[in-house]
Amino acid sequence: MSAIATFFTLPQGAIPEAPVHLPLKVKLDKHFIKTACSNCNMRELCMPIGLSAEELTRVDELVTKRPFVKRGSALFRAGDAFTALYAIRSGFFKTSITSEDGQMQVTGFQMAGEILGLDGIATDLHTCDAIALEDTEVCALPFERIEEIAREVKALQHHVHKIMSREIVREHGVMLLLGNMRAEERLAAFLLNLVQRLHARGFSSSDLILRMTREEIGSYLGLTLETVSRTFSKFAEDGTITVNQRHIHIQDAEALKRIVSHELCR
Amino acid sequence: MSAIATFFTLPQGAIPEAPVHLPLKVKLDKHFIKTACSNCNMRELCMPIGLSAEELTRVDELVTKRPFVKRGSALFRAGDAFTALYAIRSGFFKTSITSEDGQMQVTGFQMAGEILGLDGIATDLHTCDAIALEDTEVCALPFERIEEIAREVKALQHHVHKIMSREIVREHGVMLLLGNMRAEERLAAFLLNLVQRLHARGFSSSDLILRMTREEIGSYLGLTLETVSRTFSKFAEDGTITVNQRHIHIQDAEALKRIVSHELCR
DNA sequence: AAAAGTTCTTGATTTAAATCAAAATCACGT
DNA sequence: ACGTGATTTTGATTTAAATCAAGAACTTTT
Repeated sequence: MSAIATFFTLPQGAIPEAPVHLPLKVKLDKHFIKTACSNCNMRELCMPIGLSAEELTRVDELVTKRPFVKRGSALFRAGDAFTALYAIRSGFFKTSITSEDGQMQVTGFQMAGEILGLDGIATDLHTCDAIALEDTEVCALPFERIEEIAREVKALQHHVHKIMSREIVREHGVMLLLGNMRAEERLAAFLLNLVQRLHARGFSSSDLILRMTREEIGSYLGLTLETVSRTFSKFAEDGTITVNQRHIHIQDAEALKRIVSHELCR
Repeated sequence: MSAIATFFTLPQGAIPEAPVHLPLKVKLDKHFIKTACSNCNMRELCMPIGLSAEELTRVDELVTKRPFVKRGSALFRAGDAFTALYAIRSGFFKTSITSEDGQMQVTGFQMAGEILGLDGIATDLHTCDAIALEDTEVCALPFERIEEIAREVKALQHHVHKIMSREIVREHGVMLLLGNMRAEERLAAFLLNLVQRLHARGFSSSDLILRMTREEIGSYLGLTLETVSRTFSKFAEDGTITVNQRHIHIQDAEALKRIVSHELCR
């Protein structure tokens, strides 16, 4: 994750009015409606870097549609036929799986520049739901064309491999979190991960707006919503963060890091 | 996982003397030392099916080395340079990650026909340790050559994508297990998954030998070794399984399935 | 602006699993 | 075969988080 190259023009640390996931280009460039990847401000996040002009043209052919997915509705659901990967252009998603007996597990939260749908390649069916947590815009990348172009453009081929490997590594981290950590450690790790990713997109590294409910956080972290709420309250009491509904201000990032590192609870 | 094509000659349900992970070819074919994938009895598990003769020849060029990894030693470790994927020819591995503060988490157990090393693609460094739990033989598949050939052989390209996607889906399942399930459910799911994979390799679907310690099972399942032991004992008391050290006989697979499905505890 | 429905917080109690502890069993090298 | 060290089992106790419960705060609709 830290390996992703990101060069945004907004001063780091500056907090846009609506800080989370508004595509920067909306503010910086009138021509943001252009569909080409080569013109996309998220390019550094979801596309390989260092392509030749010709290769870029090939890659531009990838994006067929640019669906808008409204808050609360699904980009795809478990069981849907898999045809495309989706690059998030703006907005925020959650993915979740449901077992036969109805247990739900949030498997991740995805933001602009991240890729959705990798789970579908295995069986040509999606295995999870991808639900927009705010109004979003995504780029549909038909997978057959990705494979076609990846056979010609080495950099794209490797990029696809890297994206999938990165997801595997991320999930290893979640397994560590779910298997080993206590509630405070989980929530601290979660907050640090979120701000780190937001910061990489040019947003503040101390302020964030949670796009998801306490219940969704709890599902992701293997906790109940009550425990999530209580843990937020405890962090606030300790002066580590300020909680204002879904607005979180991180006052002492080091304290959060210490909690994650098991140098625990003073 | 269930989509993997497997056509073994051993009658299903028959239990070989040393049932786990002995490559069948050892018993069936004198020429098993041959290195070519096209001759490998694990082919259906780790290679794409339906290749032309010419494509097969290309794929055969993949395997450069066939390292033996002795019980207890590492195929690779976190931090090692990533150069190759490894197909397990025989034997049993665990993979684990360690956080900076020393917490360990087993992220998976891998058996013959499965692929190790996917985590390394993201950063060109391995992020987990792969430790042999018994004497093993693996095929080293240099990743640069995989990518090279995948650009020419469509079926191999898609196969690589599928393998990675399958790993992502598997990890989603582990997240569900760690986030939602209770100890009995976790262990039941674990046992069912193991026998299912062994069965797909021609071994018994009711008898298995655990290659890992209670502690390693516990780490994978987010439980302490005591809880794992107690849960085994409980299953045995209930007549669901018979435990003889690391030999497990499943007497009532349906009961295990019921436990996993939350139709819980009688 | 009031009503209805979410979402969130906080408290009291319960509980599943962790921890602490000790003995039993097994595996291995000499 | 014996002793040493690792692994496993079982018991007693503690504890972190779940559950149950109720009210507060916020959102959305009418």
